[in-house]
Amino acid sequence: MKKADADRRKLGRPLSFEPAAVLHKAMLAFWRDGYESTSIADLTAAMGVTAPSLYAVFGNKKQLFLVALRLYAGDPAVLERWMNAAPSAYEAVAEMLRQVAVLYTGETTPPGCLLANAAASTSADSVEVRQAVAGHRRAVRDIVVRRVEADIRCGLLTSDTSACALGDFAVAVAQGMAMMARDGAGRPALLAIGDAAMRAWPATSSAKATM
Amino acid sequence: MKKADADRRKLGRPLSFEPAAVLHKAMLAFWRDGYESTSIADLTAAMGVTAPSLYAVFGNKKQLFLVALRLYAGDPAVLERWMNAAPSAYEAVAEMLRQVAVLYTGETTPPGCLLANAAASTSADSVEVRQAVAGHRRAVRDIVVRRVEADIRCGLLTSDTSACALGDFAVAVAQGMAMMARDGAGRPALLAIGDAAMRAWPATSSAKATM
DNA sequence: CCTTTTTCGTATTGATCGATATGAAATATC
DNA sequence: GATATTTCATATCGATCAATACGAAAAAGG
Repeated sequence: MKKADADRRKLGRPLSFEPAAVLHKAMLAFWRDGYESTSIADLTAAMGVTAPSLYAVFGNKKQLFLVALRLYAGDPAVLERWMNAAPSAYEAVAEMLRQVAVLYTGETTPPGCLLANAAASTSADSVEVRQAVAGHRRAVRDIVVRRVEADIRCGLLTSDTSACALGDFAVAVAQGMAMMARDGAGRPALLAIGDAAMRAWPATSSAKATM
Repeated sequence: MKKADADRRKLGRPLSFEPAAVLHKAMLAFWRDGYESTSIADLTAAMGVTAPSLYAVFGNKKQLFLVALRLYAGDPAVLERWMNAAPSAYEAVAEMLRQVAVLYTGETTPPGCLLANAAASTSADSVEVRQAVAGHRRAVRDIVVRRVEADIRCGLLTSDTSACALGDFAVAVAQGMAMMARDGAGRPALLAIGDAAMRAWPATSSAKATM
């Protein structure tokens, strides 16, 4: 019954906080200390919400993290459209590395990457967290791979280019940059890492000369 | 009193375990689950040693981790001598990346890198752990930087080469590889990342190359 | 054998973990 | 205003955290 659901939502005492706003604060807390090291007490303090409210709205700590992860990572489809709109895979990855260098050294956000800082252990309780984090890295990798394959198809890159290796490489560099940022590396150092990494990119194919 | 110290060591009930052996097992436990997610119960189970013995021999959890970290990382001076013995910074870093690719995908060791998996939070309790981990990454970076600078001095690399950028880049790639390994990437994938990274290395200076 | 010294296993400490029980407070419907 | 429904704040749950107290056990020196 849709009507009953809609009505129920308006019934009773209203929420005293904005779920989207407190979720954003929870994301920042996880970003700073990772999944397991961020306690419920840390979260309630950061969100300005009591524990019962947290559990009523977000379920439990694991579900809250998974939602915060989606908020941090955004929609992979958006990233894919953005990369496909770039003039080449090289330009797409170079700009992506520049943007993550900025993201990992924001003045109002914790240093590093929420994915890299999550680092859930091998315990059975946090297996879903690990899979979700790994899944997002994998999603970004696959998007880069497909973007490189598109360059190969249209002749911008030679057919002997390893799309998988470039996808793995791009994600590895990004996550390595995150770790350096967590160690205290500044934005210029991270941008220099990205620039250095892009020198590994294969040269644009001179299709006309070899044909 | 040296004699008194030596005598005291032989007095009383002897240790029922080999400190070096149980330290190695503790290192593997930290390698697998990081610093904060590895509980004392996990450690005693992995080491086959009761909690009181653990504290008597190693002090506390933090000190045990710091010793395990030194066991894992080895002596930086050894790494520096090894890199200086290589024919070039390129060869040194390429081989280093190959070796860490193997290390991060060992069959008898946890996937990834103990440094990357440590991921201590920002809590005051684990600030020393974070500094120690970051310090070792910094030490490796500095060694790479000095090896590149040596190549520049002897003319193998041009003087406009950014040694700092290459040092940061090498460590970032290694740590990024560790994260991919933790996500399940295999040894061939990691070796391919290292190969891809080395294509970013600046060309050997033509002055020496013509010899 | 007896004392001294050190390590052993068992049991437990206070603190903190994630997660709730409980009833008062606040809103919509009637 | 009375009732139904939902959220609020307080207090607390059992489990687990890192770290120890305690006395028995095992060696060496006398």
